[in-house]
Amino acid sequence: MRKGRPTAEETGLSGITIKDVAQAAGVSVATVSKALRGADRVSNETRERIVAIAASMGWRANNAARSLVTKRSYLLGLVTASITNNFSAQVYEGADSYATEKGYGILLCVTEDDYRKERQALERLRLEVRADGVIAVPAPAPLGKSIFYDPSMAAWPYVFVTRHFSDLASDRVLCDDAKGGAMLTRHLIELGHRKIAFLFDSLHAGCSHVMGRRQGYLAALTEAGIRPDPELMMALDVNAPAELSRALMTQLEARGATAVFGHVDRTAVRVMQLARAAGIDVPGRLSIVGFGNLNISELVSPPLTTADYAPREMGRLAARILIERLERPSAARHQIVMEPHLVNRSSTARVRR
Amino acid sequence: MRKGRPTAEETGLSGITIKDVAQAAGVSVATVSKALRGADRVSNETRERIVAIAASMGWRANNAARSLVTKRSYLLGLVTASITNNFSAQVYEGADSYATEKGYGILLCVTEDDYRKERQALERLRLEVRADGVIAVPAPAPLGKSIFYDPSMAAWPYVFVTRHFSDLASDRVLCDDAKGGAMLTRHLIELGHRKIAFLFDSLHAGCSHVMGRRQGYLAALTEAGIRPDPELMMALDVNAPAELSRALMTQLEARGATAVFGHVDRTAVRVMQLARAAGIDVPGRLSIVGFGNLNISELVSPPLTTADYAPREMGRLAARILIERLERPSAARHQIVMEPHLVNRSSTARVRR
DNA sequence: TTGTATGCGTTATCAA
DNA sequence: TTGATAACGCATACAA
Repeated sequence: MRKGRPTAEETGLSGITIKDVAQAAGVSVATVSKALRGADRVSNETRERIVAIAASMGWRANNAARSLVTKRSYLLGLVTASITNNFSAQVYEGADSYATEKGYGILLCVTEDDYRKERQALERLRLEVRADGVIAVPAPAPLGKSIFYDPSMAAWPYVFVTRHFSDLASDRVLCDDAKGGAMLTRHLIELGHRKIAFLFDSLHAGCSHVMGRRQGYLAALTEAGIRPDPELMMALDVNAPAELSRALMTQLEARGATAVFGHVDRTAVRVMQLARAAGIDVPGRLSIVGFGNLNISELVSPPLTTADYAPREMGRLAARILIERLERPSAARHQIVMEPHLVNRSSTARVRR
Repeated sequence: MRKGRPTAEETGLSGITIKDVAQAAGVSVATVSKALRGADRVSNETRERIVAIAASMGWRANNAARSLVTKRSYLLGLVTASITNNFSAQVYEGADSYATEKGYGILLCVTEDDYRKERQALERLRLEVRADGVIAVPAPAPLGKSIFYDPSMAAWPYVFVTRHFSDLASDRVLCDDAKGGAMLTRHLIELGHRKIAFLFDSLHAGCSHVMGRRQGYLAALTEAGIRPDPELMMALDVNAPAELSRALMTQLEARGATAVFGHVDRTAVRVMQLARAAGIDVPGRLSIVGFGNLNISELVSPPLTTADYAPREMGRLAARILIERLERPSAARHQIVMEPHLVNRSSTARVRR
């Protein structure tokens, strides 16, 4: 850390305080403070005058000073695995748009879905930055290891997005994963498929969104009188070595799968790549669906059939719920569940006989 | 804004201050403060004792309080057009990884390449949040309208990434766009192409990265004895109406283009879509190159030939340069220019006779 | 309606 | 090496 106080010029700060404004207006700092926040207990006349003077002097509230006394930083955190994931990026943009309107800034923290990094980020956010609250896509963690189970988290506002821990009473903005999973599976069943594989990321196997989608998948199969085959529920990691992934494709064929449900678009696209490499036509011999409708989904060929659930909107809602909770801490919990809808593109086709 | 001071429980703050630590350790707050920052003027013995006590009590520095006196917020801004752009997202992750290591947080601000939003974001960051500095992908702006030309910006540290204003003396982390543009163009020339179109986004036509790439394109043509054809340098906006884009494809054919250089990958991919729609084989009848090597580039088919220039690394470097400047404000300017390298995939082929 | 005085948690100066 | 104390800029309780 640098020694000595930097001057205003060095730091580029404006250096104009309510004290300066008070002096210019010939009133006390208390009056200026009240006037500038549009509060009452100030005559309209002086308030307008002070506001005008402050504006002309270029005064802007110093967040740190204000924060010190109000205990509010006007800062929010958003912690997620990765922002290069187009989905999280859309959530961020939605949250950012609302937060900016309301005068909040968002600190984005990338966890790589590592619950230890997530813990560090959240502790910094809560204890040092003193963010007023946080929007979180929680990282998978061993039982009880997630920071969200810490008692210290209970009094700090947070909103789960996309994933959640069902035993934690918190605000949430989720997708109806079960419904989406069932919808996509039914779509495949209607095309005549009966051997439908469910492929998921092993890291996220226990996450609520994957479990929900699988549950929907199983429900749709059962409802159609198809007995779910455990051997058709397999892990596929996008970054796994090529041999491993190829082996999985072989298994898929051996087990007679004619369709694949990737728990997220990225997984579905990976399957598409593997199929192409193996000379398997999509959707001729293998139909593929994903979940999420990422930007990549309509760019790959064939364009991916998937479920869309408005991530940008979810981010906006999450920010709104969080900010509303800051104003009314004891309001009832919010749980918003977005309706996924089918985006029917060209990666699915009627099963071949 | 909510009235009344929230209690520590309400806000989830720890509430432990150096005063508490001082009391527990039986020393003054001044001594605690010194000890906790690892400064000298404290005996090793008491320092260690205080540090241990503080840790056991769960003390964490309150940024707002510290910030108020040090004039440093330990907050950085990153302003960019959009984070759903995979490139910016990678820049962010690189910057975030370094900033986190150094104890800084990053506020991400999305401008949509609108210089007015950019101005708002930067004013908030500088004057209210009092971010110590900012990493910026500057928005295109009418002459003199960019906030970066404001005198008030001069004393505030910022680093340009990807794009810059050449008449502004600032730290920069750029790509050698001219070199990359020439490299890609030469690649096409070596495949026998002579009618090579240069397609750019009209919004960014005047930006340094586009101008650099075009300059490289022109240089490579000239060097090969090909006279640049102004009619082959055209605007293509990714979100333009389909008719407009189709018209452009027709012009491309009319002018005999056998290859297209999209100034960014997204543009190249758009051309690929349009070509497919028009029944034009890529790369059989039309070769396409992009710039940037986004995640989408290897996912489209055919996979895109492009130039890679390590956005994550650029973000990391930008954060490092910025933080170093905070420690030594008068150090020499940094200008880092990344070397782009060719990623030769399958969207280019030898020209048909 | 306005002003005075105090405090927020930390750093930094200066005297002990 | 330590401690008392004055800032930092703002918000608020209370007095005027």
